[in-house]
Amino acid sequence: MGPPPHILIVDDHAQIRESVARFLEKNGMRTTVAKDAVEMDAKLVTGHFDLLVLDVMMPGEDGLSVCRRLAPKGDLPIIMLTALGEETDRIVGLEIGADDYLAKPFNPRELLARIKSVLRRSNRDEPLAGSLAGRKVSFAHWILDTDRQVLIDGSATETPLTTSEFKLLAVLLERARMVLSRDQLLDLTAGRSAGPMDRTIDNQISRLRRKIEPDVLRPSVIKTVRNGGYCLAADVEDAT
Amino acid sequence: MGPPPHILIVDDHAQIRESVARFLEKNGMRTTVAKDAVEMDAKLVTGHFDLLVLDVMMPGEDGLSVCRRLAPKGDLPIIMLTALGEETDRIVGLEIGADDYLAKPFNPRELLARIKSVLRRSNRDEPLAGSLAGRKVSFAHWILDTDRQVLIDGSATETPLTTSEFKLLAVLLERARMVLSRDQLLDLTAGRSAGPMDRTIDNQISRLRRKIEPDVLRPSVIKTVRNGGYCLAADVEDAT
DNA sequence: TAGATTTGTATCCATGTGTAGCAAGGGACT
DNA sequence: AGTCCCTTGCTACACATGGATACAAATCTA
Repeated sequence: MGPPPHILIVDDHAQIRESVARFLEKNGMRTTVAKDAVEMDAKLVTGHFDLLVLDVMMPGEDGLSVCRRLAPKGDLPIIMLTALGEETDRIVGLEIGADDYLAKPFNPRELLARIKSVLRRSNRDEPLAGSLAGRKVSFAHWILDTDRQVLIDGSATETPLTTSEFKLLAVLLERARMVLSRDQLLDLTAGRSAGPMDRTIDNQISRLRRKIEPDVLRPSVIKTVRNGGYCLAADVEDAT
Repeated sequence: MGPPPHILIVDDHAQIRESVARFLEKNGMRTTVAKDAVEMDAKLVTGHFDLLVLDVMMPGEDGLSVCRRLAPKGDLPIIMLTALGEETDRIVGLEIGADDYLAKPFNPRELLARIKSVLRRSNRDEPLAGSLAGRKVSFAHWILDTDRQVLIDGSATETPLTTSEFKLLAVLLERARMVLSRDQLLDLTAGRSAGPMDRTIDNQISRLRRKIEPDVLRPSVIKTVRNGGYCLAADVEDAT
């Protein structure tokens, strides 16, 4: 089941920090603690973490602010700890992008359950994110060399891809047969969200099709889903 | 941003069902209700849902059992509603695979926030062709290539289908010989519910028939069920 | 920094899709 | 059987969506 998850705990009360850390360690996790946002930032730079347990009420930069700052990146799940009864805070926390929250005082077992739940969820898409890295995969009548960003056909002819073409293709391959909206594609490839009248993805699909479709007029590899987005319609397998 | 999410609410108390449904509808979601596990199963077959709100305490099969049954499939996020104070239930719920839970009585706004949070996580990418994805199936005198969205007849002639024609056909094929109402078809193909005087499905059926019926004047593949809907009247089998 | 390549934006055009309106068909009633 | 009414089929049309081209901005490379 892989290496144990590494949890970063940020709380200004030493006692809470330590007891939570001890409890999680006892249940098979690695933990690191920080007493405020500044210390947290330092730890984040130098280490890799799978989840952040974050107290809302802290001296200095508070939890909500930290959450607003980190959540959009989307690479670190966050569980917020709120003071009892501040219901607004809880809802705001979720709306800001926290993955879950817990009201203090809380049952450590419940925190553990929530951590596991969040990890289970976020693990679902993590391994896909860069799963193609360093591999060669085959689909339709192509082989994609992800190291060199080139497509190779049956007669060993190589077709180079530009960075964005490659990124787009990789994202589609990772989610083969799934319908992805332009928004999702833009988010996954460029990390930004679409403005109104944004035809960027249409254009990139068009360029990509020119390179990979046997018959550009009748696309068979990348299907258009009207009002939905695009979809890679082929099996993806490891290639030598 | 696509069609509004469709939430299925399962609770034996009519009042809770209805008030939750009304609140969610007011906030831009589609809702359907069921009073127990049996009714829920029926709805799940004939409709498409993005999230399940599930009461733990129910007559008949209870929420935990339902959750254990559905969660492993992983294609439908679940939020459980637990009675107040049954802390064990909550934790068990998460461990069983629910995506979140809420203790009754709860603030509707909080349920809404959690629903949005769960939906955001499980960014619902769905295969274009449902369970038919990537397969070739034969019915009547046709073979449908779900990858390329084309119909192939005995003489290997190909008939391309548009996105909506394809989706409609796929939905019918997946439920061959079942009578599906216009409402259900609209839900399954477009994820929306029919307005008054909505003839969209009639029209799409008409267009689809033009392509697949040997004799359009006497449809034999897609039957009309007066006051009922439509029904695919053929066996569906895997094809090479 | 100059030139080349890549990427985003504006625009035109073909096609797909929902709606309206009318014709046809089927059932229920007299 | 004849008539009414509801349901369904079909055509036409308006409009939104997506494909493609051309061009401008940005980025990379030498």
